[in-house]
Amino acid sequence: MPELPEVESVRKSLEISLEDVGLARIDSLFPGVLTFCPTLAEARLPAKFLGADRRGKMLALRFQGEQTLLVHLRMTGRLYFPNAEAPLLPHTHVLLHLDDQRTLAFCDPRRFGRLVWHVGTPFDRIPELNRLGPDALSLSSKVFFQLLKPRNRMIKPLLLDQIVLSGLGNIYVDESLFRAGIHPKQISADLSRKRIDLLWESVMEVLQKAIENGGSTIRDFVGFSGEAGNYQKHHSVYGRAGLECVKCGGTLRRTLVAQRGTTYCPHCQRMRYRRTKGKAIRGRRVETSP
DNA sequence: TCTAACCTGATC
DNA sequence: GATCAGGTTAGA
Repeated sequence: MPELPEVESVRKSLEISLEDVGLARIDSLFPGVLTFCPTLAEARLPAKFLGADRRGKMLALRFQGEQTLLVHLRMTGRLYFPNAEAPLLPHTHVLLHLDDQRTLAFCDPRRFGRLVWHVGTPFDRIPELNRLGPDALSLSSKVFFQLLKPRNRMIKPLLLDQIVLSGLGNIYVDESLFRAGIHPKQISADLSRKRIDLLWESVMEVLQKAIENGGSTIRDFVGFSGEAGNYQKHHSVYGRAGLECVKCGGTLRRTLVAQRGTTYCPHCQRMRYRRTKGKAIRGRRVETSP
């Protein structure tokens, strides 16, 4: 299930393998997966590849003629180069024919993934990109604090909200919260500056480590050339419910937070409460120093 | 804030 | 044969 590190790994590979290539033709094999904005007739092909960008989990391939292909892999989407040895995979829905005889294919068994071909929209005015919050990887601790502090929401769903902050999914939110020692149901506004800074550091470390390891492979994700990621070996909590906490040796617990499967350590990630004029809010306990 | 919907494949 | 997995959106 691709999150920021997995998408970044795909982006890097594409930037290299599409260098100096042109896109000649697009074939849609299944309706609804690829859409055109405004229409297919407006597409200006062939078009030279200019570069691959990413915002959160959204991949943006830029082409000549003010054209951009947005790719969201969602849960099971995958880009690959079919060839004589490895023909089209089942559930291949879109083919991008390049001018060097290669084809870049998009397959997605569950068909959650989406591709949008934008024509004539300046890159910085693409609505799907602009509606996303700042990218989780290129965000200062100050901005991170400003995003979290005023919100009266549980921290896990807040971090998963792509409008607030883009790139984090279930795996990396659980990992980051564990590393920072924060309970997934902790109300964001109740977190101290110190703890939000610690969470920011945790997010950075977790994402960078994951990128270095080529992402996590749980069920579906394979890198661009079909290789599996390695980061799942470093997971402290995700997929480890019932196992020993690597910090305290206690048992990791699985629960639902905002309808999402959540694994955490009840001992290392305790709820903390805000102090106002010496009193705990609504009878809650007072925050202990981090 | 919550639920359902979108989907298939893996697993129980 | 039922359940679960999870990113995102729409709608209550």
